[in-house]
Amino acid sequence: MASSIHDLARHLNISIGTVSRALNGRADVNAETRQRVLEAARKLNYSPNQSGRSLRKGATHSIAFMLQPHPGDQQYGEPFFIPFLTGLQARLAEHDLDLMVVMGEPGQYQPERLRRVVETRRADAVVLANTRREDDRIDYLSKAGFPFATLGRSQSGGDAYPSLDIDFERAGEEAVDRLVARGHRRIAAIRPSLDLNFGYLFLDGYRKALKRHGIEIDPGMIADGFINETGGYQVTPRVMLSRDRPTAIIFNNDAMALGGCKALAEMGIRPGHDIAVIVIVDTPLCRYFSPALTAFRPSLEPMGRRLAEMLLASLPAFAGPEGTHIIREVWPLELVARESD
Amino acid sequence: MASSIHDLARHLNISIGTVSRALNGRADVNAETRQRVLEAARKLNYSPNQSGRSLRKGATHSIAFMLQPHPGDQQYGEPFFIPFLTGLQARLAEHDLDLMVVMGEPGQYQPERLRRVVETRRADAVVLANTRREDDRIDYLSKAGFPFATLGRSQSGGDAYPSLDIDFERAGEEAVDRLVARGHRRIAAIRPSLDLNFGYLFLDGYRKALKRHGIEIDPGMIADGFINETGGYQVTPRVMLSRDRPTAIIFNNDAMALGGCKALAEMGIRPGHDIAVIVIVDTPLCRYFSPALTAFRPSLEPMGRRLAEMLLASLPAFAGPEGTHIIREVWPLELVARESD
DNA sequence: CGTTTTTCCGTAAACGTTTACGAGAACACA
DNA sequence: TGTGTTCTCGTAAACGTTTACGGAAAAACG
Repeated sequence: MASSIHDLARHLNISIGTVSRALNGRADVNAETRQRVLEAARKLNYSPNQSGRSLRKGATHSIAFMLQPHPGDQQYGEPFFIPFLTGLQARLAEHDLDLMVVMGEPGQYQPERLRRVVETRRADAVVLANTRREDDRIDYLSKAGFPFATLGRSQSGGDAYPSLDIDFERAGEEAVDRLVARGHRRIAAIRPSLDLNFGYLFLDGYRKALKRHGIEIDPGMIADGFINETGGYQVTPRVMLSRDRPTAIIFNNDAMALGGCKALAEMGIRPGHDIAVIVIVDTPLCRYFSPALTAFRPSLEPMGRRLAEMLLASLPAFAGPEGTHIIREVWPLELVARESD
Repeated sequence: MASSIHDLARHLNISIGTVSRALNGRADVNAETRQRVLEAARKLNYSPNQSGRSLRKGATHSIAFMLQPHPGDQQYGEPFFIPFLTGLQARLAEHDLDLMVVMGEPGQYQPERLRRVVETRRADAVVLANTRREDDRIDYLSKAGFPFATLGRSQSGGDAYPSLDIDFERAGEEAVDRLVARGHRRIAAIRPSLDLNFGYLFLDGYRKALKRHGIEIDPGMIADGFINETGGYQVTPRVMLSRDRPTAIIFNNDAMALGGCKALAEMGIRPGHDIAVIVIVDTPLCRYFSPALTAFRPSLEPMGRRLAEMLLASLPAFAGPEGTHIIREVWPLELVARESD
């Protein structure tokens, strides 16, 4: 079944060295010989054994992606990642790289699962998502000198690694701007209580915009909750029961928004009528919720492709002749106006 | 950084053969020697190089999962797969197996992407999802003699491989039963037009139940559409405009149900009031749609774990002493009654 | 003490590649 | 013809493991 480079050599009556050189497009092989080798390879259905190649080259030709489930996210995960993975994998495949998925312990942002990948050298680099402000995984990878890139920024590890993030700060600003323009002055912000970095960025933008509009920042308008429906459901009333009720809420997460809307419904408050609601990251849930939720939408699949490029540019084995370079980018979100604000 | 088995041997002044045997728990090594080796391994932070081991053993210790995007599914993928993957990966990790993700060309159910994995021996086995009734990928893998398991059944490849499926037939029946019990006699069925196997199973169950209730099967009550919102939106009116309007619709897919409900809304027909709606596979979208859609829910994470077990049981390298065996299972769905029926 | 068995370990080959090195042949140049 | 250059290829080592084989030492047995 599996034909090796030896089979080719025997079949053609030449040495394996020549076969290998012919296959790898090296210069020091006769044009006619190369032709014969390529034909034989096709005829014998040869393709190089990955393990052999990896061993010799010291590279596995595969990239690991760490998928970090939130706790209490049992039934369905974030739809966020499928299109991102599609893009990531597509670009990696162009460079003959495989994608490995390593899943974290739900809610545990620890490098344990990563350790295996790094120590047994199962991947050449790692892509991290769901970055926290202080991220043990980033610390671990930097210290280990293992190449990686992140979807999302962090305060860990400096800026010595490629990262691609969404501009949550700007989205927070724009959300406030939009609400202020529509006459709102009491605007609440609800975000996840985890150390997830985007929660900080969002709040920065929110605060900045309020300040710009001369609106005093009321701590009672800001609440953190568990990053799922339950969290939104629990924390939204806290904001609504403050002395001076908000007339608008910005949710930093779709699941929390859904839970929050449920709480609002139970209080007889209708989004889009009695209160304005904006969600920072759009998902299909926002589109199909009733009322449909106004939200900021990322372009996930292009982001996946781009992050792959950025990672590759940082790897000596794939960087162009100009050498490696660390790229960090922040992409804007696109507002999708619907019915809730 | 990377300490090899040679480093250990040198450090302990013994041969690499002994080190390897000690590490792999073979019998012919002195207890005290083994102790010393294990300690040194820990001290030198040794872990075996995966490529070297793979090459020698002829096994990669990784399993590939083929994620097959639907066409026109750009923005968000099926949330279905994340929890399934979580379970799959969890069980595989217990056996020190990695999970590789290979994505198909959107909508193209062809073995091209698989070929690379098989031919370069990047994985020891493959897990397929989204099985079609006639599935080229299954044909290819069987013919190649490459081990695989499927999430979902198919008519291809006989039953020589492990498969785990959801009981769509029974769900179709139960949906009809439930609707009949509530007085419905005109029940429509809407399913994807692709060759996806579950569409057939669902329809079998639907027909069977109608027959059992003595209800004549009206071809005008059955419609196929593209497997996304647009498809549901386009095809639902076809069913509603038939001579004798249905009083209930069963959707075989959540996205199609959402599109269908949009079409219904535009016709002034309210699910839960003017028409009953049941969805066969539940997703968060069903829960948060308004009205919340009654749906049948699978237990994805356990299914992932189970399929991993079934696959492993079919592999000589992992089967117990009783030898390998092919397991095929069909799991029930759980009805989640909400507001739409 | 001699023989057999057991215990433990070293040796070396093998897995399938890639690549540094060197050598033979052909060719060019003087 | 002698020398240097270029083209092409074979040889063999190396990557890090695992494991079949054999042998030395120790233990068991008569």
